Amino acid sequence: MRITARADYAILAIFELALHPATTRVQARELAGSQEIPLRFLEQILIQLKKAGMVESVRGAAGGYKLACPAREISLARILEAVEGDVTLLDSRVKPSCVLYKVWQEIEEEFVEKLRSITVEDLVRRKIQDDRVLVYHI
Amino acid sequence: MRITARADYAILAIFELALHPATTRVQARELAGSQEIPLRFLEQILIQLKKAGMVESVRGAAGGYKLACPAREISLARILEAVEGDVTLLDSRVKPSCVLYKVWQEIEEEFVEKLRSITVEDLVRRKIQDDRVLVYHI
DNA sequence: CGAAAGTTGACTAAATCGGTAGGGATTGTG
DNA sequence: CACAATCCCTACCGATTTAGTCAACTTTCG
Repeated sequence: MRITARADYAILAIFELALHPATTRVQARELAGSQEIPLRFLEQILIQLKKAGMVESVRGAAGGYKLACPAREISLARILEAVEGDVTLLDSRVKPSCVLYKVWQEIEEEFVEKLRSITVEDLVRRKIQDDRVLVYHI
Repeated sequence: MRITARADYAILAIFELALHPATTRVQARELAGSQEIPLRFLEQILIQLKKAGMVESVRGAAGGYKLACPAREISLARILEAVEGDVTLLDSRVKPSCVLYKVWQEIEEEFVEKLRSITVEDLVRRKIQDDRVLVYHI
């Protein structure tokens, strides 16, 4: 496991989509602009997210993207799995017979469980909360 | 963060050293043999572990390695830090202002804390327990 | 002294990462 | 229908990292 730029961008894109009303389409160009992601790179990532059933797209002029399911059903783990094959910490050089093997498995499971528990809805909720606090303090 | 072969081997080597009496010296060749690690590669790793104060070496004929401190003071985090610079999950493309930034920090902190909590002594203890169970069941 | 062992730095083949580029398919608009 | 805008697909590329290898040197035991 390693959080690559690809994964980072994927989450940011989905997050940005979640901030828009569920019915509006957002264009890749717009997503790229607001999150500072290279457009052509983002296009690749969006295709992966589409194949994984997290976004829907409409082609042609006035096309764009929107979430294919509620933000609550999209966990960080799901996004990572979509853009980087599997969410694993190691390539298991250690033999299953070794104690270390089980230890790694435990650490990995705990890590993945954490990623599964955080959804895009959580991110949105946190952002709303952050913004409110910000306003109150001005 | 990613658990590389280097890190894996480093932990295995320290683990193997911890299985020997504290006074005996173990040669790199022997470590490489018992844990199936390429010798020349292991030698590099041992140098890093030495610089980090986890192993001591004696040169010359009949030389070898031994732990430089109690196994209980060597955590997985410490080994990882020694052989891969820092123990981080991402290279932080996300801006600190973004909600995602704090989320990653939390996940990373939890992960590192876990690595800090597991020591080589734990590994040895687990191995002893595993072996006992094995014997009982024969 | 000579052999065995650790030490060091340079080197390399292969994989991965972070994109870029070209072109094709689809669709709204004039 | 033409055309522009947009998404889609494949291929490629330079830089970095990984996983080692190699040669040469230093230290110590017998």
